Amino acid sequence: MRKTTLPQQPALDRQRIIQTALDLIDTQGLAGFSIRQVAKALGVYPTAIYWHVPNLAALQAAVVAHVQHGMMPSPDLASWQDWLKQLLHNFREKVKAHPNTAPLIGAHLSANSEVDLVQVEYILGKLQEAGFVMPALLHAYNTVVAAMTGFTTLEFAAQPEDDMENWQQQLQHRLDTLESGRYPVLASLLPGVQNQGFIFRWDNGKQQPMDTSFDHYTETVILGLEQLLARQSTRPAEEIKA
Amino acid sequence: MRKTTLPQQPALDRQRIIQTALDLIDTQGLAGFSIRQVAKALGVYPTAIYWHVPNLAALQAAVVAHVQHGMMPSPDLASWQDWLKQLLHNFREKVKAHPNTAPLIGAHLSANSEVDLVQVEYILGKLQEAGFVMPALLHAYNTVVAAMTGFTTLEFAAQPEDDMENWQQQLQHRLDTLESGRYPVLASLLPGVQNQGFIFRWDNGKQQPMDTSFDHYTETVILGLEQLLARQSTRPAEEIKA
DNA sequence: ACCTGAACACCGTTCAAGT
DNA sequence: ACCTGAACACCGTTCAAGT
Repeated sequence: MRKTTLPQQPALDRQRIIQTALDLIDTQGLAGFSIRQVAKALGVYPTAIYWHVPNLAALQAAVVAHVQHGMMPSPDLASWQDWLKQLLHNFREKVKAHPNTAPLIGAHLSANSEVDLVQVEYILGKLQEAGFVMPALLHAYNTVVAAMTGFTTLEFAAQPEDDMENWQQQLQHRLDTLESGRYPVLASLLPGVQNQGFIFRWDNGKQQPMDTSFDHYTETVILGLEQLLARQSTRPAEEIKA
Repeated sequence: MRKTTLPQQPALDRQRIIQTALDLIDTQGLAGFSIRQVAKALGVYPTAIYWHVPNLAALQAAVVAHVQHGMMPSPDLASWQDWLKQLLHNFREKVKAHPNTAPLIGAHLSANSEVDLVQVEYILGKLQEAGFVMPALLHAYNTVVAAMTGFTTLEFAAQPEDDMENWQQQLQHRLDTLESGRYPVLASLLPGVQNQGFIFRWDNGKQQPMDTSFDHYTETVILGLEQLLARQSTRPAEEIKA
């Protein structure tokens, strides 16, 4: 009440920029997203962004972190197996909500904030709780993070955008006319697996989610970790690397 | 010998363009690679490239395919487990030879040539040989492809390039001064795990390869597949998805 | 068939200037 | 402190023109 005019509150802040960036990525795709487009959407000059964000890479990293926020499972889940399964599924759900961010994840999965280190701590903690001890604990941790990101980023990775319909038809036609001499297995499985497997699918995970394959994938990783753990307990550590 | 002047042979062809692109990516990084830079290196106008390659995305896809060429293991390896292990390791070695291509892999792992479908056929064949039957065969295939790309692309993914030394020091300092109250596990494991785990490492796989973790990762996936296979043989297929 | 050359509509980022 | 405004050195791609 000191003055009759309220202090001019800033038009921009970091949060609004991140949110606008994510909206653009969601609606226009990654190609339609740029510092300049974000500025345009916010009604400011492109260079205004740089007061709040150091550069494009930092903005992309912030978007990735924002998308993945809140994916940690409740710490009091029954077993470490259930907890890990939940983690992998939560990660996928977060990315599924913003599939166009998938290509950014690999490059920007680093600890840029305290929040990221908390997640590291949780995962390490659960694996230690499961019984992993160093150095297997470190390797199990890396396995979990790689498993968490691996399937999902590939599933939602962008397909060739330009001559989409063309490329799609070409692949489909090539599969339809597969020589069962050269491709006996693939030919015998079609059309049961059409558009459902990496490399030979033509739809992205956005249009054609791979839910059941993902379930099997998480199951595979967790069963594998169980086995490694059992070995670790019954044998000296040295034998494992062989 | 019909004419005294040889027919003017084209200055450019697709292979030379792909090779030049890869050289640029290797030496200058992904940021230093562009259609225009490739043209410059070849001594032609930027638009000359478009006679041989439809667009940037297609060139990137061609580079990815070129890097991964020849990664299929010999089909007569003893066990399917050894074959898969070899496949995952071969993939990693190929990418390791050209680590800057890592960010391109996710977006361009599609069947753009007959060669790609041959690889699909081999993987499906080995898994069928192992005993997987549909629909588990499809899911095992997707698991293998995701596992093949997951760890490696993350391992060699680029870190923040701009304020590298700054960011690196910040992370290192944050780890050095970790409150063991909030981060009990992580704090207790340092410095044994420093710079060796995803998210909290500051060096890229180029400088700091994660060989041992990768070995454990492949082991995990293969053990998991073995377990799923055992279940498939002893139970009706329906129970697996639960 | 294959490349030149000009042109268009974009980029990220720096830096000085305004308020 | 926060934004405007001009400027720089780039992009991918289209299209007409040359040979």
